[in-house]
Amino acid sequence: MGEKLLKLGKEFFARDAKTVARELLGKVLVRVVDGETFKAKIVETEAYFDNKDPASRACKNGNLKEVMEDEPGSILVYGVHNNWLINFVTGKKGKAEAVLVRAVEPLNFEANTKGPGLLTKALKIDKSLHHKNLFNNKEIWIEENEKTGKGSEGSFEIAEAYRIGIKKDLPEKLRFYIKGNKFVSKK
DNA sequence: CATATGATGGACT
DNA sequence: GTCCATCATATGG
Repeated sequence: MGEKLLKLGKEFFARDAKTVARELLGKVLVRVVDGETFKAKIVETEAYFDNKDPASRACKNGNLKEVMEDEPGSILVYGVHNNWLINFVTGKKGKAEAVLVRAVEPLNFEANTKGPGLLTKALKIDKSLHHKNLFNNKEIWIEENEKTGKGSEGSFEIAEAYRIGIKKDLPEKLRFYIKGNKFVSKK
């Protein structure tokens, strides 16, 4: 027994954004604030790319692009409207890819997390996490879900769709979510 | 400093 | 579905 090794490593994120976005579903985002631990299951994600992606202001923006090109597992916090959106950098270093977390399901607390801006608010995620990574800190990381990780129990269906709220999207389904989950954002 | 913009959310029809 | 309040950024003067 001993310690279960549930924390996701760098190699998980060092793959195509689309693949990571898909496999991130069902994983558990762990956030520690002031000694309190919040666990939330990721139920909705979107993949973002570099210059070929007309959606991304991020690619035009030097600061964000730099972070997107950073090591896989880096955290990218993007402020838009009155919200913070959290992304995780994927792909190889220098590749400019990221996955946006759009919705999570609270596991050991209650909150409205049915949207990218809402979940960051609920988990007290802000720009102080920007440009950190998921491996070298005690405030935030991602774990394998003990239930869904085994396979049979708590299994779910993954649905694909076009991204939400973007002016000019790619003709590609880059949004992934757990079918039927009540915490998936809707529009 | 002024202004435009947007990967939102919520209220409303 | 549509409309709009709101605010952190980027960019220009």
